[in-house]
Amino acid sequence: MNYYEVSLLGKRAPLLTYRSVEKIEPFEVVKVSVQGKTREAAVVAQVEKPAFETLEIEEILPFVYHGYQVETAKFISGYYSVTLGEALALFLPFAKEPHPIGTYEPKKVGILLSKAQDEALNGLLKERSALLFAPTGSGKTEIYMKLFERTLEAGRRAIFLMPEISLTPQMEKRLKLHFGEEVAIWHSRLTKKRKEETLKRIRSGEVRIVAGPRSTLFLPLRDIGMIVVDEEHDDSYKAHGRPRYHARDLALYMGRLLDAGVVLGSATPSVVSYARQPVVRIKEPYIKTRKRYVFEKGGCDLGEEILKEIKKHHEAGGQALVFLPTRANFKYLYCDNCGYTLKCPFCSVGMSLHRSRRAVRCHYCGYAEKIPDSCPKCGSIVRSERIGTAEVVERLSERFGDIRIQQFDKDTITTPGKLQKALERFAGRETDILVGTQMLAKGHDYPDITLAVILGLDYILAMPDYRARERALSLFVQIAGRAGRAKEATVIVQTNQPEFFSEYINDYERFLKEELLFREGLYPPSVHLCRLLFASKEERRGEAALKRVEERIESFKKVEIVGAGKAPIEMIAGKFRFNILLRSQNRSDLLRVVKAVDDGSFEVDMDPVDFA
DNA sequence: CGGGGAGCAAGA
DNA sequence: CTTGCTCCCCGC
Repeated sequence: MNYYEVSLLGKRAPLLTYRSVEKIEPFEVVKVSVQGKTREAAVVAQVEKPAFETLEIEEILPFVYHGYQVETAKFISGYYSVTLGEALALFLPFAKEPHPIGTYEPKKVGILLSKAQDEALNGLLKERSALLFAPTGSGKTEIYMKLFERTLEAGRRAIFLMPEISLTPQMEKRLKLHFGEEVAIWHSRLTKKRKEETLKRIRSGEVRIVAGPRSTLFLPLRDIGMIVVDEEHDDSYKAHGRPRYHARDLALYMGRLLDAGVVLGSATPSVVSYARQPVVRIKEPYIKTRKRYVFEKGGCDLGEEILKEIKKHHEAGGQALVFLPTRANFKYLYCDNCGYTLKCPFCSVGMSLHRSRRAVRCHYCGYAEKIPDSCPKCGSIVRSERIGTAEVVERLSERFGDIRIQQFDKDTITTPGKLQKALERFAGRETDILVGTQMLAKGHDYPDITLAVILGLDYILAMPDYRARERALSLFVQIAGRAGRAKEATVIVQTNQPEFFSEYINDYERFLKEELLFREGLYPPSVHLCRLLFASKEERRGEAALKRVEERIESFKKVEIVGAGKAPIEMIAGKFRFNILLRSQNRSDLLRVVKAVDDGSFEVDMDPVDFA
């Protein structure tokens, strides 16, 4: 009889021991019974017959995790403090007996590069990993394609990561045009059938390039020779659930492990990547157009001046976009009389007004109720505060009856199909204005925008987050970059801190350098951060757990407690939240301390990007 | 993770 | 003393 330790996939459970008549190799996938239920698990190792009773492994599945997947999962398990089973569950294992496919010769595709692109390509090829720092419209995509072409010529495969919902129809088309059936598009929202088909093609080896969001990293692709992370500054590469991994960092880890090239691309690179990676720079876009920047004081209010500009621009037949960082009609309902703000009963955040749904809704837990017609405290009339996308759409429609507007945010663009339709209508000039949130900045290619209105950047600058400046400026540059791709354009920015934005308009690199100095010794990349998050229905319990852990950490000299106490959002979904922010000069010290004090009472968020 | 029992608070 | 709810432990 053989005995095996197995790790339950996706479960926070220790290794368990089962027996099997058959021999099983490490990291094959099996089915076992746990507390009367059948669960999938990965075999970790063969062990001696244990002292306790064991159950028989129910079934050996025809899947096995590849060595590089196991190595990466072990790294994830250690670095992000989760079980091996939780880390392995991110990956899709390989088929044990892949259906072989006939090798057709890799396609010859002619991609012509400009001199600047060619120089950049050569720069990238010299490094194992590098940052491609190049403005919007400088032809990063062609460089990626050339990298893929070379990878395929060398008989290897490539991963192309892009932020969530940024897979534009154009990008898909371009990839398919050049690489045909060798490309697969991966997306968590693919239908079940489509997913299975794609997976089959990947497992057979037919697919040589997979493009998609962060989960694309975990597909069963063999002989990986290149990983491209496009829009590498984008926060959607950081996962929110367990484990809270960062796909950009995992791409770099896997690149080293597999001896594959890694290219991080952005027009507004993260401060971290700029500091840590060799930089390959393209300074000018392919077609240089003039942009006129107009700064206007104000928070976020669609003032008369802005409306005038939009009218003028619309009458001249131009297409425009309006950015603001707020969804719904309004973020808050506020009583002028008694000062009461309508709050979610389960979260310590305001309820957003969604007039079209006839509801106020919490953006953290989803709780909704009907719109109050007066202040629940004193009965006075409530006022709406902080305008959102839906309200801007309504106001523009009211003001200019003939204007065709597309709302462009999480509430309206809920599927890739809707995204595609919205972009097609805009490209076909069936839409005059896009009004949206951060989603507008996600690398979509809008051909002919000649006016960009950017509102509410001050809210981002004011966030209690060491990356607030970086986020506000990159958003500004990204949105402004959507305008004026073909013709001269106007960018109107409403802010009370125009100096900050105007200072770096034409020199993002100077911002990066200054920000590095500013962060020295305080924030990444010069130090490492880890956030421990405590959540409990009972306030006292959460607080007690925090105090206990805080005291234990204090005995370690090499890790500094930056802050400990209530989280900025004190309650979410009825749970009181507390957090400890840790800082260390040294990554391994930080890991060691977190591991030493981990009593399971908190979530570990290594390299946090979200401080709410 | 997820089921079961401990432990505490509100109800009859 | 039941009922409800959360926490904590443990699984092979």
